[in-house]
Amino acid sequence: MLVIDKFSRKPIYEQIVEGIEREIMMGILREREQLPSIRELSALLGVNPNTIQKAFQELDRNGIIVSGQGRGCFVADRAPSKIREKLSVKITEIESIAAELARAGIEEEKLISAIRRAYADIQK
Amino acid sequence: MLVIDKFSRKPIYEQIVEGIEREIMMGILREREQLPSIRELSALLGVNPNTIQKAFQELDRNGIIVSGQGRGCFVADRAPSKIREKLSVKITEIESIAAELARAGIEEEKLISAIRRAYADIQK
DNA sequence: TAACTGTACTAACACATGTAGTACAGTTGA
DNA sequence: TCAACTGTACTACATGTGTTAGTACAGTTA
Repeated sequence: MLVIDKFSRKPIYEQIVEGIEREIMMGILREREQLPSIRELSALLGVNPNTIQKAFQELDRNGIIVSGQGRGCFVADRAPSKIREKLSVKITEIESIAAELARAGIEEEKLISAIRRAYADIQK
Repeated sequence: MLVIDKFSRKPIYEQIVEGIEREIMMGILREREQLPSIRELSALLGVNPNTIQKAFQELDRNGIIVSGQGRGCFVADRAPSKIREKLSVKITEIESIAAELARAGIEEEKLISAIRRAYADIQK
């Protein structure tokens, strides 16, 4: 779980942020549960500690985790609902891509079925 | 038409590529029609000629326009269908965002209605 | 107290983007 | 033919971002 693609165009720290959020949403990480330490996760993923720290800072800033100097990092209370809230912004993203495709004459049904396909895959 | 947002996170040359593709899709630019020269467009948009050149190179590489040294740049034959083809890749993009939202428990209907909204707006 | 935690720096490097300037070669039309 | 246009191809530079590297400091815990 939480695999880093170093050749992705997406920055590593973003991959870590999204990876942890995904684990929380999937119930792999639960509220109040302790995360691996920065140095531990750094060694585990083969990534520089500063990069992990940057990811953790962002998660902390968004209230997804709670970091305490000397104590460690923990999944925050109500983290899943905060993540859900954050993700719903992506609906706007989908809407603007859809608008672009609409202008280009792509059939609406193609997009609808892409959505249905995505949801069907998750059900399994 | 073709407005550049210098503060956008999206590179200027990409904005130009997408802007020209949009004008082609909307029929503002037609097949075999000549584009403004690099220097002309540079002055018009207040952007460095090299940046325009980079955009034109990409359009040329994708067969959207045909550039000829000394002659100028022209919209390629079948440019609209090539653009449509290129855009359909974005359906995959939508599908992966949808999968992420599905995992997070966002209701499928919210995405479907976002799509419908986008298409309804274009109709107007 | 020792060993762990997060935090905060500076420095260096790679890469993408954008600007600036120059030069060259092909095309066109007077 | 020639001037004025076209695209093309460079070098150089500045900037911002992402990442790594190393060091140091402060709080917590057993």
